[in-house]
Amino acid sequence: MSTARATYRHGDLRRSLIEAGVALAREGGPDAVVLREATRRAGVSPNAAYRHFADRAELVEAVSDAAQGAAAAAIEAELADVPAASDVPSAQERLRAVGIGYLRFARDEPGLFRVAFGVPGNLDRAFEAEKAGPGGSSPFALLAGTLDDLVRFGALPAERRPAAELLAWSAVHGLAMLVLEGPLHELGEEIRVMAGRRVVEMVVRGI
Amino acid sequence: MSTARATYRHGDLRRSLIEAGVALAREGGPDAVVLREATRRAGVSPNAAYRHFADRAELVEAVSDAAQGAAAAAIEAELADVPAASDVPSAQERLRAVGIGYLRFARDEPGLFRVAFGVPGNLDRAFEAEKAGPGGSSPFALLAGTLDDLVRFGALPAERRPAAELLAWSAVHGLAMLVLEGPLHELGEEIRVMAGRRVVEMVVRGI
DNA sequence: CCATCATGTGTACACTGTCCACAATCGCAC
DNA sequence: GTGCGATTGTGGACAGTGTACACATGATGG
Repeated sequence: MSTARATYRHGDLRRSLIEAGVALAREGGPDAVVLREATRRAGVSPNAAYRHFADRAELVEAVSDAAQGAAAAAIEAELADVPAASDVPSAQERLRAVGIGYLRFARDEPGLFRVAFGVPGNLDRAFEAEKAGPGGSSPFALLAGTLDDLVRFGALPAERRPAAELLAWSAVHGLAMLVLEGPLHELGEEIRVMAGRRVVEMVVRGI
Repeated sequence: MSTARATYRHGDLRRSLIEAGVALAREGGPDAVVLREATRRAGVSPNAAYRHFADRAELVEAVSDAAQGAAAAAIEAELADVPAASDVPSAQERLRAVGIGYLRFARDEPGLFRVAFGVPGNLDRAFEAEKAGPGGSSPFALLAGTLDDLVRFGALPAERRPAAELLAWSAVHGLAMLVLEGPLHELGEEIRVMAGRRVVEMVVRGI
């Protein structure tokens, strides 16, 4: 943390920098992840960061991974409330839970959300461990799992399964971004909750 | 443009700065709209900008308005290809056109798109004239119009009309953002087109 | 014709990311 | 142990940014 260290070596500077970056992102989104400020909070000179990250973008990427882990935790928490029965209604309910959890995370942690899902990455890395929550799955993996269930229980025709992640994710992500930093910024709380519910219903109905 | 002016006064500096800002945004999105660079391109000292904008954010906002105008033009172009008949199928076709036009703009002008729809604004201003395309309507207004048609022709129950903009917009905007600067960055062209079509279908079916 | 006011200039400051040369320390071969 | 090489952190520097303050210029209305 911010304890002025006695030793020349820091111990685990990389982790400290990521933690400081997460704290910054929490308060101001991706742009607030300032390399110099992170080193300051880690009690270290600015250049020390370059021993662990090639440049600022790489630090932000690591922070983004951590933020995706937090998002996964929020989704897992929402999923925990719905019984894991092996039938269509409960599979649909789990899909709703994933969407609601995603939106809840966006509302509760807007800064983290933006750094998690508003920073260029690639699809190949969507499943990797750095982005996982406590349960070991990344947000993308959680969504994919519920869609697989929908297919297994016959609620989603197999030929519509490919790229179905994109549909579900797009709808929910779009609402979150529009509300967080887009033209819907000043929407009232109750309208946002209502819109969230209806977007999720649109996905369940239209996927 | 970049012609070194002879006179002390500039003439229409505000407009020049916005145009320079649009050019910058086109190449690099919102972060590329650099106040000093805009003044440089306008052939003027950095501080001159402060006679027309309170700060950088205000310049970016003006650039965003202009970019939304360009988006409206793209949507209008897409709408122009579908006959304006007064029946359900053609109203649905117009809704598709709005979505496809939006996605096309995102693909053709990613920088402008991000400055248009990734910058905090508010819903109150969504319809105002600065954001309008050649046809005089803002992107939001174009969408609202097609949704009104859907209600008029009986394809959308009136009780589902409120906030239906949010549903349609969210789905399409989400896909665009995920592909442009989110985790779906490296998706292939054909997958993106396919995903676009399917998202639009999901909206038509699920709204 | 001159005063006023809008508009553009110059200088300055704090802040950022990043480069370079140097210093301290850890860990391993002998 | 001892010395040495690789890691990791430091210090100083530079270009670039947004923006504040005082000043210069020139168009305009009395």
